Amino acid sequence: MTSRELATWRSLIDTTAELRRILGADLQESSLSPADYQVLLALSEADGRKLRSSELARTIDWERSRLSHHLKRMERRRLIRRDDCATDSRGAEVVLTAEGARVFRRSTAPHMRAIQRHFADALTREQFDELAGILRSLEIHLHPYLAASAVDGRT
Amino acid sequence: MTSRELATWRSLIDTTAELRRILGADLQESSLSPADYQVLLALSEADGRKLRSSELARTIDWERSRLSHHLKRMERRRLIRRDDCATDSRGAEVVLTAEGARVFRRSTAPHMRAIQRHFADALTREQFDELAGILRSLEIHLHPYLAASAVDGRT
DNA sequence: CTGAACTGATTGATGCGTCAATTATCCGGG
DNA sequence: CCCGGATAATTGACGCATCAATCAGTTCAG
Repeated sequence: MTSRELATWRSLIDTTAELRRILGADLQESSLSPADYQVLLALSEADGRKLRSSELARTIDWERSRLSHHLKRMERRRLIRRDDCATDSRGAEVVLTAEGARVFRRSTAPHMRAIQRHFADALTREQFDELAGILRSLEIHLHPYLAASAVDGRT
Repeated sequence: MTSRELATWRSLIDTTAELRRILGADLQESSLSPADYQVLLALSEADGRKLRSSELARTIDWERSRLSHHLKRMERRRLIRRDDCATDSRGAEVVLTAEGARVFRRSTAPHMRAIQRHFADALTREQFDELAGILRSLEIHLHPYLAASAVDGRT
């Protein structure tokens, strides 16, 4: 690996960290963390605005215990609720509350604008295409089978 | 912003998170966190293997309090030491211990190999160039003045 | 000199993420 | 029926990150 490649690696890590930081701070004006946003997004797109906890974990690709801890915090803030599951008494149904839906709805437009402003505005159409290709290469490299089948729509 | 651009954004965030996760796990086999590594790298490159705490913070671009907390943990593990500063009794000198140097030295080669394997190997030379350009555009967009002057060597 | 503003650094509280262990329930072979 | 292994989800401990508050020492105007 050349030192230029290493520098590109460091720049990738640092720049994406900075972007996450900025977007996170921005999101916080809706009193949401990036993690909250992911959960609320998945729930608001789900049928009946509720998901089994394990389905939610799969959807957003989180470890179960991370999700469990996070849901506890979100439940405390009344953004979600956990109901017992009718068909499996081990399970929990995570339900988006009215309050959660409201907070999420208010946060989306500013969040999209922030992504636009801090990220999308920086790149040309051509750079977007290049970046998409690069990310696809990385994903295939990290998950050979998954990434390949995802593109074929076979997942 | 098109939905394709948004997908690229999500992919950027997710893929870099995955890379950080993998590289972090890898580094952990040397019982170091990525944060430890950054600190040890900066110290081992510093004159006399020591830095004033505020210099260190500047070097790795951390908030002071984050550094302070982290140094406390690293000191507990004997990776660094904090001496009183001779010229300013408010200040602290962060010194790399022999143990810290040893652990760091052992970690570098495996860490570089991991970056090679999980990141560099995935991309063609051309993609590297594209990525470098993309990151540069993002940096300029985020820090117009800083990024421009850094390239001129005027920093 | 002296005290007010500034700077270097730390602390405490809280949220987040991971790992290992645990609890409770389900299900299928005997 | 019932028991052993799998599955759903949670917990506790710990490291890490951020924010606001704090403490100690320096500096400089008057």
